[in-house]
Amino acid sequence: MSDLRSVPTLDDVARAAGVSTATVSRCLNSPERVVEQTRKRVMNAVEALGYTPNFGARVMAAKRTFTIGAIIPTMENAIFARALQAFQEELHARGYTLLVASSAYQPKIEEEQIRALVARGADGLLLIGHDRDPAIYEYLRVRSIPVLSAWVYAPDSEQPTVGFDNRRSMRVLGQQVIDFGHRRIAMISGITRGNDRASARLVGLRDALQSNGIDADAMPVIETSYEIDTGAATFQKLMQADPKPTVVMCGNDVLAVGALRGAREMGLNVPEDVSITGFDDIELSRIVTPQITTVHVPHQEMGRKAAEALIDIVEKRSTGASVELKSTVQMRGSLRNLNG
Amino acid sequence: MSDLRSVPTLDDVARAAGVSTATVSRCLNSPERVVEQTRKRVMNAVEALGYTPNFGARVMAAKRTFTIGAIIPTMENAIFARALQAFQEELHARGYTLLVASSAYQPKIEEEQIRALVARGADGLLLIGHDRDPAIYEYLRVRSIPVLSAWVYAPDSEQPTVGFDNRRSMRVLGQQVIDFGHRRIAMISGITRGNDRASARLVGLRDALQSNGIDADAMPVIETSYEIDTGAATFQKLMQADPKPTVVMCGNDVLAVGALRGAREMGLNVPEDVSITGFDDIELSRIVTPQITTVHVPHQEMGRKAAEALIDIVEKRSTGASVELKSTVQMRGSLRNLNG
DNA sequence: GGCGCGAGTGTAAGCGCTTACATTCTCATC
DNA sequence: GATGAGAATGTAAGCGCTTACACTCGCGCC
Repeated sequence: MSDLRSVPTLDDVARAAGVSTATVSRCLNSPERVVEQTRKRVMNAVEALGYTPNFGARVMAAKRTFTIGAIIPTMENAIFARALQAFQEELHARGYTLLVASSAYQPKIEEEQIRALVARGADGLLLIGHDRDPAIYEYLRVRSIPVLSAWVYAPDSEQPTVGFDNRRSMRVLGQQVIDFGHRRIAMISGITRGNDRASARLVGLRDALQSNGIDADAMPVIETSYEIDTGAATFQKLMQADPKPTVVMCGNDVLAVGALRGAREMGLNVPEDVSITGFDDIELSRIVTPQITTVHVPHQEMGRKAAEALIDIVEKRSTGASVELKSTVQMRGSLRNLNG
Repeated sequence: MSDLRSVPTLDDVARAAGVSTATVSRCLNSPERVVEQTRKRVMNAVEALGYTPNFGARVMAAKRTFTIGAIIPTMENAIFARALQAFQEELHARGYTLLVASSAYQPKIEEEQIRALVARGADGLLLIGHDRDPAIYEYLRVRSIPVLSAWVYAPDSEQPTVGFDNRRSMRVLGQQVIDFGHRRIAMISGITRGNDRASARLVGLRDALQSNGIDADAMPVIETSYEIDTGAATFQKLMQADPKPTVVMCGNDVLAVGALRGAREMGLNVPEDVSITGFDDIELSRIVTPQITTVHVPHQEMGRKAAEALIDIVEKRSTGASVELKSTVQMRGSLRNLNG
């Protein structure tokens, strides 16, 4: 078929079309500045040669990459998948490409990934959560790279955020649980160190207990990584207590699903013997039986809005205001009303 | 804190260290070629200035990006997550960065993404499945960009593959199902058009029927997209038949979980009233009740081996042989032994 | 007819890095 | 001490593109 002639460059196209490289470049980047006839000639040459611009060269000359980097804590489960998908679709619609990296919930790795994405010329960055070493924000500030934090709403922070109030969300769910007559409440929390969402959720639950006259410090809490297996194991540990908790509230749905499995393994029925709640409302929570009562988070909207907001900053249409999204309690079968 | 002085370049470092740019570059890329003392001086300057190499420039000069692109059909569910994670870890360990894009199972989008990744200078590409427009392979060949297909094993193809034999895997599972006494078998397949895995699995099942004297052409098959909801709906459609199938075999676990939900909605018990099988053995299949009988696929191993193989080609240590991985039938509760 | 003007196009200077090749230095050897 | 091999470092030529600036040309106007 075709020979091995090397990849065509702008020069080749210019020569083929009988114009200068500047004209070819203009055809590609701002076609309205080139007269119809010339443009056609150039486009034909582009087509004929199968020309694709060299990204590195373009970046170097233009100082823009039309690339947005996103670093999420994990790809292993679906927590961030929906939002990320929406994020990427919105980016795509606006002519940007998404680079994804994952940090495995480790600040060190996240930092490394940030540097990698910056080195690759990301025009902007999406991060999950907001608490991190100030040096990182400084690093980004010096390089004038906009950052946006999602999954949290922190209107007072220097950097814009697009998300919801984790603390309040958990307080609301906690209140609901208490209204249902639960008093012996235990929690399986994510690792709070270096994770502001996990911390906020824990604090939010304590808020709820406190404002209902329940001793929040006495609440059994175990922190563990966000995995189904650890959720199951931790649940069983919490159920050793005497008296047993009537409800185990989990830092997210993955843990809740794990807890559910843990309960089943112990021969406990949910919600008859014990209630379980989650957080995030990922698909998983509707797959299990009973379905999990959780906090619904507007994943897609968050992804979309984050993309909008970030690009607005990158393109200097805005300087970055935070956007608050609403979360809602999603009642399902895993939470029992003890008053019923 | 720090001022807004612009980002330092190689030149700045060279000047600060009192050496040439070449020496700085060598310090960074092949330190052993620079004498200890000089290296220290340079590294100090790098540190002091907070220098980070400019990726675009480096790419342009070196013609290498140390970037591998991967295009997976979907990020929405966890099918490819585990393998991808392993893939990226292995890449990371070898100094490469992963760029991920998703194609939503659409060849057009995949093609677009391939071009985007190539334009960004990917040194190699990981794709899922093997059947695609030859023009794409030609495009990559001209640009000397190695491709590797995962999730399939096709020793005869031009491009290397790392995966398993989808057809045989499904045949084996089908045989098992038949051995369990099932004769009225229906299938919920993924969309076979443009998806060689889906096609191979369907063919594999037909193989099994045929070699057991069951009319494969008479088997009810409905193709649908890989979503839980469509799995549920399709299941219910298949169960309209009279006589009903005794087993509904699904093209993957997502469909199987959907089918399970469909069954529950109809008031059918699995596996007492009807059996269900899946494919891929993602976490989901162990979360639902009953757990899904499925084909176990070595996700992590596939990811790791794919990374190894691809980098070996990129670095010209190999010209790319295919690697076959073994899949196994994973017996769980959703398949009933009618002989029992 | 000469002039100025703006639209369309060309010229060429970088962008920040790597690396082939040239130069200088170091030392063991005679 | 002169010599030469090799190690260490420097010089400078690009890599493929964008874009500021220069140039050309056709046109309407005085």
